[in-house]
Amino acid sequence: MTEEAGGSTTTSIQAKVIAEMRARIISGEVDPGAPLSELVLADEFGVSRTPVREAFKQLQTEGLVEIRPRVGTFVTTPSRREITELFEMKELLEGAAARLLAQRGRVPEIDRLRHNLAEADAAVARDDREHYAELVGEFHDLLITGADNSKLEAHYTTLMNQLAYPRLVKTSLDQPGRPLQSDREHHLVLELIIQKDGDSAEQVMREHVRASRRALLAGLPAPGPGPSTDPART
Amino acid sequence: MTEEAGGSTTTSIQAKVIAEMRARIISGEVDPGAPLSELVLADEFGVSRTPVREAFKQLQTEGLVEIRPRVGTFVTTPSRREITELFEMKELLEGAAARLLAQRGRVPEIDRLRHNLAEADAAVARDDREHYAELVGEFHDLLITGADNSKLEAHYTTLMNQLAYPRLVKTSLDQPGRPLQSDREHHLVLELIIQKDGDSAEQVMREHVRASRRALLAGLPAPGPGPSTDPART
DNA sequence: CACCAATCTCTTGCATGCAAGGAACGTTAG
DNA sequence: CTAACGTTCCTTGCATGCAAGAGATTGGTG
Repeated sequence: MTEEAGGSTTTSIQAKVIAEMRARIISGEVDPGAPLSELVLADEFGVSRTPVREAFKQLQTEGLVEIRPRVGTFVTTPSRREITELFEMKELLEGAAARLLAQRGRVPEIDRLRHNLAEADAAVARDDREHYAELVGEFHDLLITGADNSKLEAHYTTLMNQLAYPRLVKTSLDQPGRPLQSDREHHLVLELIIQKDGDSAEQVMREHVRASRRALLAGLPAPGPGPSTDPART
Repeated sequence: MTEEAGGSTTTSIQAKVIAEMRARIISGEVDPGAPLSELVLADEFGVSRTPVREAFKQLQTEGLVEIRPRVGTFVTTPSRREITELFEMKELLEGAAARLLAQRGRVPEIDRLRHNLAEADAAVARDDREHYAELVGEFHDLLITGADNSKLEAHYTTLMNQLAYPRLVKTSLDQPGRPLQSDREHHLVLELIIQKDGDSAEQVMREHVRASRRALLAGLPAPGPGPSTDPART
């Protein structure tokens, strides 16, 4: 769930390039808007331009980079508007996942969610935001997986990649009181799922996503939508 | 909306190949499971293997073809299960679009939807299924566009491409009484949207999608999920 | 001093060559 | 006749070469 969005069936070198580049982008190792040179990366990976080029092509389809013909390839910089849209989609998909999971009844994912929340409670109790952030990611992933719809899962992964979510979670959890609130909301959602109340589960889950989005935006100072000409990391 | 799913910013030849191949696949001009040779297509388009290859890469990410390394590229054959999943997503996205559109209030798309339904009524009245099928597609597209969320639109387009929807619509409309029923449901949805009743609009829209899916599956004889080794069109 | 223009370099787009890996076929042994 | 094996052909994966376009830099001019 964490990596591999599309369907990279390729066995070798190209897959590595794609995975590595994707990781760098969503982790924020390369800055949004930064140019990505085929040649430089090819040298770095010790391969020719071709696989790098094909990797770019795929990452473009995934929405992680933008290829401007004859100009260069750049890490995409989601505009404020796009971030809103992405969260709208996140809300939609996660809400649906909660409902679908509730409909499925007793499946292994339920237990794993329970276990996840137990750990999360402990992490919140000792104010371990680092670990809690991981657990939050796992919770949402489990929810999606539990919906048992591969298409939903694929679209969701693409979405999260575009949001570079791992970076964002921490920001939102730095809001005072947010971890505790978040943890409570997770509990409520799981409870409703176990009760097979799909409608409520979806509703609460959507509200949860909105709350997390608010917490996130409150923690973001400058949007920085401008396509920075910053030549960092060339 | 009909073509261009990902973000093919490329200016020239490669974009043509992608568009053409996509059109052929969703129109059913090439059979599902059929092999696609880089060399053959390169010859046909009068270009080298490279752009064809890159086009394949993108189409793979879109879920239209499957590249088996060192073996070949094949038109994807959605399994019965995948079709179910795709419809689940369709229901989800179109339902959400209806709700979002209702929330937006009076926008140009509303009028275009009205006009579309007027034409649709006429088409149904004279039993012009061909034209009605087109109008149905337009109705759904307008709905999505009206939601004013580019991410939703992008995901929706990908979805429809994977379903090769244009082919399917006609099948479902061949069910007796389905066009009339479909038209009525469209009217109801639009009515609810105009009344700004987002919740109901979403609910009815989702029911409509389910109904259309039922009509479709009733008209499909054999699933044929097997990855046919049929070497047609080599 | 400001502005315009020509050039010059760096970028990607495409063509092509070579090699590695499968799959299918024909062959041969049991 | 069947089954296992070896070979051949066909497929894509990757490397590289060349050309065209865009952008930045620099020189010239008003």
